[in-house]
Amino acid sequence: MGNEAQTHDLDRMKMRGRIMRRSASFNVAHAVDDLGPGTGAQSIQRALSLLGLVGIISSENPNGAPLSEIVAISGRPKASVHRMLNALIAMGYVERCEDGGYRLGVQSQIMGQLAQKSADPAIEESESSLLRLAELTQDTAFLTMRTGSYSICARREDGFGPIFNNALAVGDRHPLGIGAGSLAIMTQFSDAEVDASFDANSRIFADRYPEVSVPRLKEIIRRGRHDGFVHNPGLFAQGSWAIGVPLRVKGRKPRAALSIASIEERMTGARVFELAELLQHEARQIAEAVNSASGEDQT
Amino acid sequence: MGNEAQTHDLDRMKMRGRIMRRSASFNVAHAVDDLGPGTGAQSIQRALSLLGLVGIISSENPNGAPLSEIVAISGRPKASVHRMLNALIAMGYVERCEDGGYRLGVQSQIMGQLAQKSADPAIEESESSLLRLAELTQDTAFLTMRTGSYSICARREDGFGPIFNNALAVGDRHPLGIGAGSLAIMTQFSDAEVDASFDANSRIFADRYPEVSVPRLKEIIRRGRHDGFVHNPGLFAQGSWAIGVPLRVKGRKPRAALSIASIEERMTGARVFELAELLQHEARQIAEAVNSASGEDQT
DNA sequence: CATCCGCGGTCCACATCATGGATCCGACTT
DNA sequence: AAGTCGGATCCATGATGTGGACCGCGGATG
Repeated sequence: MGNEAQTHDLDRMKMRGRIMRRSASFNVAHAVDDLGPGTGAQSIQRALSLLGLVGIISSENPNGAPLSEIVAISGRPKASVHRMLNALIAMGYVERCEDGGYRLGVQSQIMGQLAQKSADPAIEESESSLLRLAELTQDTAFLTMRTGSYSICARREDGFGPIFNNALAVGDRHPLGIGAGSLAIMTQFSDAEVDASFDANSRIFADRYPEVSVPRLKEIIRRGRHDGFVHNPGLFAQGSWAIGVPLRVKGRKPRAALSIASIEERMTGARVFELAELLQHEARQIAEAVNSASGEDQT
Repeated sequence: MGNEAQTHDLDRMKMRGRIMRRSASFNVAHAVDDLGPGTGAQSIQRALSLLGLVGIISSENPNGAPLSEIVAISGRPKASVHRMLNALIAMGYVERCEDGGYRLGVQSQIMGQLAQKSADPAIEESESSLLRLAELTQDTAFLTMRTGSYSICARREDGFGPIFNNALAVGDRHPLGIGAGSLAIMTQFSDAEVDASFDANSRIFADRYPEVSVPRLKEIIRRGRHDGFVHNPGLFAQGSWAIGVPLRVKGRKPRAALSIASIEERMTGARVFELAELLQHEARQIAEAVNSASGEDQT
């Protein structure tokens, strides 16, 4: 249960060309089936996965996501996808543009507004920092946030150089431990929490990231605790190296991290420390901004 | 099918005190069960209703929505609500704050961001206009948007006077025709479309708004087409009068509207025309802004 | 012009999956 | 200690979502 997606590998192969350009959707499609059956909420999870997929695809393609593409990437039968999309449309979370493509709807926008009031302000505050980082380093800067035992790419700003890194797009979900930002967050955990997190996701690691060595990750976390930043030497995606620092805010539990990703040549030697320095500086800025902001808006 | 909520009226009575303060949630709870069974997507709709509910409640209550309240308002059994919320949490759309309350999660924020790229820019552009309107009139200004045969309150700004109108909150959904903004949108329809819309929602009107006369609404729409604005003399909520104007943007089909609501005394005589004037002015501003914006961001 | 193919949409028998009443547990109040 | 309230869990039941197969269209192709 969970490898049913394999039966659709052929379909996916056919459109590999398209997917290469957008590993984002690919990742999302593969971060879908957590929380196995028996929990009584599979349809919800599938539907929300679709919603995320629509969001990502349509944010790249100006006139919406065609059904066929959603079907191919999600790996679910066309009829099911169609039915779910209709449900999402009925609820206003998805709309169809004139040309028939699917895109996010008004309700999604509204949810976003509501979410910004109640959820973590780090996403807001991080914007200028990410822009600065992307500008200064000419690489790609990310804000990663934790949710439960997962981490999500919450924001991303590209530098102006040739774009090297498209291994992670806004909205991508990976289990905690996958990605420099994710690892940076985990440096804030206790050893017990780290172990618990990896244990919780052990099956997903085995299924989805068989090439990743958990002990290796734990080692990186340990070193990160000491150094104040983590360094991922291309462990997760071919040629995608990255540095991440945690974002500490007051006494809050759920955490965030900033990271920068680039190719190997730009992620070695002295530059590692320069980048770490930059990241830490911005992380402090954001933390302060969040602190003062949350002090005011008690309305 | 659809009146099952009635069995929970007693529960609701108990917390009427709380609900009075927040008719928003009330409205949402009642805009839930559209698209009857047989469509194969009830669980999705229910789950998304919950999501909206969490959004609205938690946007008002700083430390999240307690399960019991969500249960009471949604009118669904506790176990079901609990299970669905867990699914939403697993997907990152909902989070729990320290005190145990439910609030919107990181994914919801991200969806919002993605949505703003692909969906209607009117919501963005309207902000300053709504602020001006609220400031100038000291009443409450709304942006209403259409989705399918529904209209949604997409934005709301309160004036500084004593707050008279809490009949409509951000995120509230009503069938097209309920509310001044909604009616303003319908002035852009052809007669056939107006009829079709009311027909599509006829059962919902009968169930949920038995006191509303559809012919009366059609009359208001007709007059609105002539005047360029619609005037709702407290038809939907006791003492809540309103004026709305449609928002025309280029050749787009889905539409939006601006409206102002207040008490009867402030919605009669010459002031009606002053307000209509103001609204039309802002509507034009927004339309222009949207036009020029959509011209640029073709990336 | 006939044909094929990709794409979006629909149907419906089947069994998986969500359902919700009952129950339990811990925290807080009287 | 007994009572109350909010949250979490269990599990038999059938309503509900599922997805393979089919349809119709429009645009390329030979």
